Amino acid sequence: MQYIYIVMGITKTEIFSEKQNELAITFKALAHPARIAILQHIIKQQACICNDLVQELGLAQPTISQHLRELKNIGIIKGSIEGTSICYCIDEVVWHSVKNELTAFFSQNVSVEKCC
Amino acid sequence: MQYIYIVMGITKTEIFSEKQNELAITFKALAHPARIAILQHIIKQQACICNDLVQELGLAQPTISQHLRELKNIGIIKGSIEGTSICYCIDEVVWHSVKNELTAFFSQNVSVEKCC
DNA sequence: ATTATTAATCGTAATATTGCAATACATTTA
DNA sequence: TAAATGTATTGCAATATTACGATTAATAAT
Repeated sequence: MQYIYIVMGITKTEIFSEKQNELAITFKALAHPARIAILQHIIKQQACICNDLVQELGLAQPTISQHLRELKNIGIIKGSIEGTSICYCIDEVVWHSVKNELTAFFSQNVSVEKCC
Repeated sequence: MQYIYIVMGITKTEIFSEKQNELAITFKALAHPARIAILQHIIKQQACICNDLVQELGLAQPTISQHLRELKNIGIIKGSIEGTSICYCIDEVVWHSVKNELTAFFSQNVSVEKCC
């Protein structure tokens, strides 16, 4: 006998495909203006450290650190120790694979003949 | 004199640009596997009604309805009354503008020379 | 008019996310 | 070794999100 517990507030990932969950996780990592701003700043400067972002964005250091962690989790940025600070930059390989993933999703033909 | 209240748990949208907030909102609307699945099903069938999705995805009707509302909020789907049911389909114009928005973001040059 | 069908809304429970102060940790410099 | 610098972690407060049962609303069929 199998029990299925429904816990409110938590996404039912088990009913979706691997691909669907993966796409959603990618979108979620990008679904905050601070993380968009962080990526844009890293791209503009080619690289930056946490404190740069604290100055630039005006969020507290722990908040920036937390957003950096979420971007690191999907691998789109990587950090390397540089003295006392950590140099963050874009992981080009992951960046392009994310780009391809999203491009593939939006390349689906959505022509509407049946309705609307 | 200006008071700035920091309310925990709420995104500080005012410190980011219009564009950054807009992008984040778009990503957020797509940041759930159910909403990915809904879009894919609508695309595959060209159109569908809420109950189709309830059957297909195995989520409760109010849950599907809630996800449909979030997709409607960014305009990527639209619904038209069809008897007792509502026929949902992709809004091609919005779909392509979202596609272009995301493509533009990922078309930034991310070459890394300085670091990592 | 009553019943059936379909979807939206309301209310609620539980987890997730966002943000920051305080603290801990790790490396460099004096 | 001690102080300085920069970042991560912990803990907590508050809002946001996810999910569903119950109800409401709106149209179609009897």
